[in-house]
Amino acid sequence: MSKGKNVRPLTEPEYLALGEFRYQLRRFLRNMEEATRLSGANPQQYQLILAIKGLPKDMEPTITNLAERMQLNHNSMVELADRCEEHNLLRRTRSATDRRQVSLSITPDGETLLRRLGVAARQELRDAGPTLVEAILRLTGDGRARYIKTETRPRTGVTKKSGQ
Amino acid sequence: MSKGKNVRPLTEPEYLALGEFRYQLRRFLRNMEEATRLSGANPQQYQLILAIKGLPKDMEPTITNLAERMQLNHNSMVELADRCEEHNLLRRTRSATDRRQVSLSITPDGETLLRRLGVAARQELRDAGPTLVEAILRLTGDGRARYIKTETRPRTGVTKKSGQ
DNA sequence: ACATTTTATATCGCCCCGCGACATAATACC
DNA sequence: GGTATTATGTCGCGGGGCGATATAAAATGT
Repeated sequence: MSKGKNVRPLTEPEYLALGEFRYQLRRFLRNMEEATRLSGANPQQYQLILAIKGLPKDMEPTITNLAERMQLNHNSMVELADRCEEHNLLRRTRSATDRRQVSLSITPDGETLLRRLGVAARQELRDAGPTLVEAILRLTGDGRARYIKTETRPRTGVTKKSGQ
Repeated sequence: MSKGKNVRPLTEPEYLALGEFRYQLRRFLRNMEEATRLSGANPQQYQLILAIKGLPKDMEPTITNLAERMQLNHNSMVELADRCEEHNLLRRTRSATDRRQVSLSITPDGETLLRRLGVAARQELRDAGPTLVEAILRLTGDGRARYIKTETRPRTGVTKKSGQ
């Protein structure tokens, strides 16, 4: 299944779309990281809390499951959970039914963080979303890719960490 | 402009959408990293080459511009360019008009890498794209968010680095 | 014209964090 | 009940991003 025939190389506009996609992605991620830090939290730690909150209801908030959701090795997940616990965003509870498993639950501090940054994320997504969707549609083809008006310029100012 | 009135906290489904968005994003990024490594290249280095290729035509491929596109500090960008140059993906050329600036150009090896991974990226985007778009629409509201049929389960198997 | 400021790139040491390798306890399997 | 498997935890290493600092070229001011 590798290098079959249906592998037409990307066209110039497609490279532009892919580049723009990655760029907007990075902007979104960076802005969220900054917002997180402004809320006095570590970005990765917030991501874990969000991963717990946003975990499908039929999935248990265990180390292994969350490692998969965070796309981390299980040991990295353990360490991240450690840090979150130190910062009072998280609590560990050993499962009663299977005492190997550990269930992660969000503390009130964690919930507060979630509320603040959830709003920020929605706003950031309102900004970057259209361009992201546009780029995805351009690349995944389906011919008609004319949903949202783009705005491809770097949107000068606000280059990164605002500083002030 | 902070904490105005229009900051309704996220609802439960919105947290799920946001969680799913981040999850799919991580999967996409991870899969591309793995594909990159399988092509014998470093993920960040590929990203830089792509950033050059996908740079808007009215923007020059200079260290500063690419640093912004990669959302890196300029010194990190210099170092990344160093590594790319060592791996023959890149060449530096000092600008004739402004001898402070350095222009980065892609080598044949870099172009080869681009072709291979461009196809991979398109494919990954065909997989993750719909779920991403769905989540974005759910969060950025606009009411009707019923474009694509979702498939929210983890798609078992292929958990991460396949290993072989 | 030359001093000052600004811009563009480069260098270096530090530190965070993810990973591989290994360890341990609980459960499953037969 | 002994072995294999699963879930979590520990530790040292290393890559890479960053802050601080440096240097050269261009811009600016008087």
